[in-house]
Amino acid sequence: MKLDFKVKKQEKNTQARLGEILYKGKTYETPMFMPVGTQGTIKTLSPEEVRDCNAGIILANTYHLWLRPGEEIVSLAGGLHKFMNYEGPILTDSGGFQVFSLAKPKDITEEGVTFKNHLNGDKLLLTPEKSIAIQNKLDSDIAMSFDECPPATASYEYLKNSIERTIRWAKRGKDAHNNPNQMLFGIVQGGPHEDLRKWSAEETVKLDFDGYSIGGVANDHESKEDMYKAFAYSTKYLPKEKLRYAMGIGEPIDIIEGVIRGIDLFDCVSPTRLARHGHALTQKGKINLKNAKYKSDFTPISATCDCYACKNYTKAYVKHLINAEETFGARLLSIHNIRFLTHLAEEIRESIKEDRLLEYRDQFKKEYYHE
RNA sequence: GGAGGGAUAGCGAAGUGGUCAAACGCGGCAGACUGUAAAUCUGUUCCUUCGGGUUCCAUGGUUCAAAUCCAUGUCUCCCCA
Repeated sequence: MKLDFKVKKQEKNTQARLGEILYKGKTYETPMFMPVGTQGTIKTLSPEEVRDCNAGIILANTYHLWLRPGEEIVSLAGGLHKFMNYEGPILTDSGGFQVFSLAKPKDITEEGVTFKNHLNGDKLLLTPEKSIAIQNKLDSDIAMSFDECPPATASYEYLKNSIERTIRWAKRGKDAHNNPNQMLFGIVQGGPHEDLRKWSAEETVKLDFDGYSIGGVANDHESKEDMYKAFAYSTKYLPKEKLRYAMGIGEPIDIIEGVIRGIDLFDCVSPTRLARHGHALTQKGKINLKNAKYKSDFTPISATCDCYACKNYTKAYVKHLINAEETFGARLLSIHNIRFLTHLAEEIRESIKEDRLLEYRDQFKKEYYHE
């Protein structure tokens, strides 16, 4: 069954909304943070651990699963849920981000994007139709349109041409879509320019998708100001009753500012990548457990955190595991960092209920960024 | 008892007359990471008041110049007995 979304409350002072996703008899609240499991696993974690972090939707990646093990294998397994044993909703990215991270401008044509298979060097062509067909087979719950993800700081002219093509690709993908249980989202681009975001949003909305993503953000060291403009200028032209998803956003303050501008969903690799690199997110900011000062710090990563790592282990121990390159360290920190962001989302939701999101933001900034 | 090899920064290891404060790796210290080609990448790692100072087992010597050549000593590995 297709998942169902309803807006439950509109915050008084901002564009923030409280929402509810109904999925297989379970309810998930938005705004929500979604951890990323590119290759069909949240790196180092079991599905039970992901669930215990109070995560709802998780991501997987079309490009990577297409190359390995191949969508046919996943389909034979009974779909992505059965294959990876995850019961919650799964969102697949289309491979659009790989257009940004792996392809060169010359590889992008009207037909699609030519990739050099990073596993064996083969030339591969990914098209909007192909991306959707793969996602249909993977049987995720939310599929993304295949878009070009241009750098946030790309020129106005480049963005304009890119948006036109992304809209044509969105139409082709929608026409090819063939999975009644799966939502399909369109993607809004346009950098920080209001006219481009407006145009991109309106043209995409005309195609009538199940939800809308905001793409092309946080990928080229653009200013926060530009990023927040991209949020605001996108949601402003999107239907209120449908899900809005800021792709790749996971810096705590960016999530809060995104919610304030009317966004419901966020995903990011940062909690798990930072974890593997020895960093922990805490109420008082990001800390680097590799630092010598934690050598004999026998307190939890966070005294107030309710995650498995904080309830059972100390900074000194986790530091030791990270230094010794033991996978358990990466696992404990991944659990903690994901829990930090799902907990952030919980606090955001509470603040929306009480119409005090702006106060919450200011207080969070003060503590986390020491501003 | 006899023969041979070796001693270089915290560790391992290059370097065999000037371009050497000395490659590289590990370890140490720090930084970066936003729809994951990322358990990755970057910087730094003798002392310094940033002018410079003191180094390549020790001492003495050769030379304009020595980690590099010579002598002696110390330690060490290894082969034969």
